[in-house]
Amino acid sequence: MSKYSPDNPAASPLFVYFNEIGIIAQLSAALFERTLPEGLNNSQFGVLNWFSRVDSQASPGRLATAFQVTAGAMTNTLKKLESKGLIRIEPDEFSGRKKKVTITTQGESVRQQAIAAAAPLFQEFAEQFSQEDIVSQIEALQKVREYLDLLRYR
Amino acid sequence: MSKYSPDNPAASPLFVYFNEIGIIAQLSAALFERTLPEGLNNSQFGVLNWFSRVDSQASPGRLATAFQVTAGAMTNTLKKLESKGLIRIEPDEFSGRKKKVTITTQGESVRQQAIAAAAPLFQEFAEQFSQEDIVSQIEALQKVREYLDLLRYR
DNA sequence: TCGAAACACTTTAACATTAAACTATTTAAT
DNA sequence: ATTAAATAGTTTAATGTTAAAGTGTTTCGA
Repeated sequence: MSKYSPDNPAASPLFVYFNEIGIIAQLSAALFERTLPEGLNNSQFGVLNWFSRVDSQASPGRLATAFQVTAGAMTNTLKKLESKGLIRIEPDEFSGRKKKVTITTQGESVRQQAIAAAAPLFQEFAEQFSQEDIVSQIEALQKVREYLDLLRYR
Repeated sequence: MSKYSPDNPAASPLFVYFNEIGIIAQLSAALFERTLPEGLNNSQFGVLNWFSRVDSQASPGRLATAFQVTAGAMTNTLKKLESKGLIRIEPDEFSGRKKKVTITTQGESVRQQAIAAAAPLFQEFAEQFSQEDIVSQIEALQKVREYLDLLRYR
């Protein structure tokens, strides 16, 4: 028995669309996290990787904004990384309210290990889906993401 | 300064792809949840809506499988819904281990309220993105989701 | 038919996250 | 120069999730 009915927007293509996206987000995050070394979770890896993608130093607030989490969540993530010796947290030399976060040599090496460990997963995936396909999906997704990003401040 | 380098797979299109998906999942879930009435969260709404999309009754285990959460998580979600009077939980008449979950009249009415409350959001979104566009994205996403679904059991 | 294994569900402890309260510092208006 | 407001970060309490242990029920092989 199909229970679909046109007067149920919560079974419409849009609902299906966001549902698919939610499932993929959950599955891919879980798969990736499973490969991470040193008891690293996705948030912690994200911060380590940020230093190689974006800048060699940051304040906790800048990182919180970049990852769209609360300052409290970032405090927690940074504490974990620091206790593992993967980042350094120092007072900012220009402002007493800020702190300066940098990645340690050990942190950079763990980041590389993490990437190496995940490589087979990426490799396999890349064999199933063409680069062009992925790139064109990215373009579509970016438009949606930008739109949602605007919505949240309204 | 661009820090992109080809020897960093964690800045590759695939990484960007899953990152976009993760952000959209987070933003869309937050936007939707914000509109929900009665202190309902997404998981709770999901269960209520399931009854109109799939079947009029279910066991907790069936729901846990459907939503890909642990049995413990579903126990918790169902308790919340029951305490709000939106579902009924009875012993299963055929097996002493199972339970039978059904939606109440009140639950169905809250489900409809929820849909009505979210409608403007869907409406606005539908004005920005064509149905064909969304449908073709869904097709691409489904292939990816099916692939990841296989991966997780390997 | 007895006992072990499988199954359905619940409980518990641990964890990541949020919102809100809090501390300390800096900025800016008067 | 003082003081109020804004800013940066931390702490706390609450929530939703997982994995693992626990309870009770059913299935099935010997």
